[in-house]
Amino acid sequence: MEREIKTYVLKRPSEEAVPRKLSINYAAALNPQQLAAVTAGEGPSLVIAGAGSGKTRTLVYRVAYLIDSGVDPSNILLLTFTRKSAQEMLERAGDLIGTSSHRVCGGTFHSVANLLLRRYGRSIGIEPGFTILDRGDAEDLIALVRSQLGLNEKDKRFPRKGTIMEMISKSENTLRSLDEILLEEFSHFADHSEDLGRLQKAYQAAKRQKQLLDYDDLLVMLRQLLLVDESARANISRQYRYILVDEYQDTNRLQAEVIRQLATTHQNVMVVGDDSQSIYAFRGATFKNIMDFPMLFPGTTVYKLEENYRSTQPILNLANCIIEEATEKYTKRLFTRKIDGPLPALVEAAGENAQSRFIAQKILELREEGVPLDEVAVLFRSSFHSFDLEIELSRKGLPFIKRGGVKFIETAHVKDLLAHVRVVSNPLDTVSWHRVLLLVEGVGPKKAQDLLAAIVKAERPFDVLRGVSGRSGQGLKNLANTLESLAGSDDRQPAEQVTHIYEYYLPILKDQYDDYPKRTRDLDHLHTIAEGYHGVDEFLADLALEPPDGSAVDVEAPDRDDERLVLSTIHSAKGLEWQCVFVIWVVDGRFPSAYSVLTDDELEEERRLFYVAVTRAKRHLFLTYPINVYDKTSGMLLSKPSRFLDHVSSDLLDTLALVEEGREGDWGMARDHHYY
DNA sequence: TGCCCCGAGCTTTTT
DNA sequence: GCTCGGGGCA
Repeated sequence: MEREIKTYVLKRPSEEAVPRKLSINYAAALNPQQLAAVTAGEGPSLVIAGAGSGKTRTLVYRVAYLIDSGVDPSNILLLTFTRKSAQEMLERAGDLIGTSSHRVCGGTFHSVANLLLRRYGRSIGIEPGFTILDRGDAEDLIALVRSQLGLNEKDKRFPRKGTIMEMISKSENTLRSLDEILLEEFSHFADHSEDLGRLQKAYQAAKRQKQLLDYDDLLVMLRQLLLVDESARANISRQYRYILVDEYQDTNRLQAEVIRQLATTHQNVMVVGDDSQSIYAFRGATFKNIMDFPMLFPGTTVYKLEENYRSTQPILNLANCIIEEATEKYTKRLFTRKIDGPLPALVEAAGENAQSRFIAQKILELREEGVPLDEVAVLFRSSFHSFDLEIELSRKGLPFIKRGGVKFIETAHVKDLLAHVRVVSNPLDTVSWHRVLLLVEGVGPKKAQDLLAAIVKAERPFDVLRGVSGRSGQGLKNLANTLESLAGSDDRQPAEQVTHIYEYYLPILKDQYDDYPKRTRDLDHLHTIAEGYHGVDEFLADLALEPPDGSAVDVEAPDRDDERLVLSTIHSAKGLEWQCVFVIWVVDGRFPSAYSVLTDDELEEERRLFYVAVTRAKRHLFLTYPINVYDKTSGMLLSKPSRFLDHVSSDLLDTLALVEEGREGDWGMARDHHYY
């Protein structure tokens, strides 16, 4: 007879002998709503956190609370929008509860997917050494596949690689079919539906075969893994018993699905977000995710944080007024105890340069009044909107850093150098091979293709390169020698690899670009970054997942701790705050931009974007718009403030018009303007 | 086949 | 103003 075996659970030894009595006085540190969210019990919860309502604080305390009440830190998963914000939060939690918080797993969806796939991916055919394609690489592969299918010759109206990527990505992220996306958002390409379908399949096949994953694949494959591999899912779900998600309004359906899978065994999910700040629809995000959360997780408790700790009441009045017009949202109304403060100002400038000069001058003035430079930010809709201002600031000697826009990692020379590292790390990576080969003198697309075909088959790929005679012979030999010396010692440090490739690549760089001194500085910077890593795969993955922002400009600046003001796209300013915020180009046609006027949904998104911009300010807020700006795209003359201000009553805003010094008298028309 | 030049078309936000 | 792709020439 079989004996019944009972189990007795041995508790895991905890790192510190934490007394079960809580060590922090939560009630004193938090307001009642925050406290309720922080001390919530098991099960799904949704925290609707208005702008500036202490969302981060709440998450930080929640992490501390969980650890404080005996949860092992390694059982907590904190998903955030950037890895930096995860690190900062864990750092702050560490200040409260001790360094055990550093054992919490924190990062972006993509970085966590990267880790899990390298660990468990084998069961769905993903080798741990896979390479991550960034946007540009992915597009290059699409172009390659497209020409292999002969689709570019066929028809002139075939979409470009970037557009194709966008369509495929949208379909993956929203869990909808390519045809559906095509009909809804790219109807002018609908006739190519069949070819695009073929292309998508071929693109996917190419990635699988070469062990390449693009950004979307990281999530798609993680979902796949969780769906088909029971044991992996059980392991992962047991590992992460408490899941916290920040910025939930900017997740898409694919991510929501991943979370649901991760939480199947325990349902301990707390998501935090603000539907009014959802600004990533172009990436497939939908604020409906946050509206639908309670349906996806039955039994959800909803918490609302409405007290704002950031801004003064005049700024909130404007913000509330802007978002009031939004069509669909969880109703909430921000309030604050900071009653006093200057009215936000709406500033009309005669042109772009007048706008720039106003900002530079005002910043100097504010500094006199005691507002430090690093408490000032200038925000804009699109990266290029700040070009003129950047020149003006340099002229006035005002130091700044710019966030958003072209990353240094995306520049051609950096990509060139990295392609060599990648070829060594993953010889199947034909995208990088292609790039590497084209750099050799005398090699064009055709020869590169032929060589690639041979390389993939060959046992000793480098011999293939050595066997070539003719014009490109010598160049290919050099390449082979360089790569082979790197491949020979697998454990070479990334920094050494960079140095070695640099020697080989420098002549090519000089040959290709007149401005090569500037570009070598970027490569030096790359070397510095590489020094921080001890493994090549990790180095490459991190560069793709968390590209260092800032370009060569930053490297040049000698003093790190010099106070600098921030220029940023509104997207990159999410979650941040400053004493003084300027929003520039608040002119109809730029903001909302002329492209976004198309659909109601897009217009709504622009409105939320504007709301995000306004709510970054603590005390001073300036909205500036140049007039008489000719817009090439629409052929229109832009002169009217953003339509989002149409319904704002005039007593919520100070209205200023700029007047050139010495011509103050010319301004007869605008009686109720303040003069400058 | 590789490379250079010219014309067309578009032009945002990011992991 | 840029990139992308096509066409023509060496």
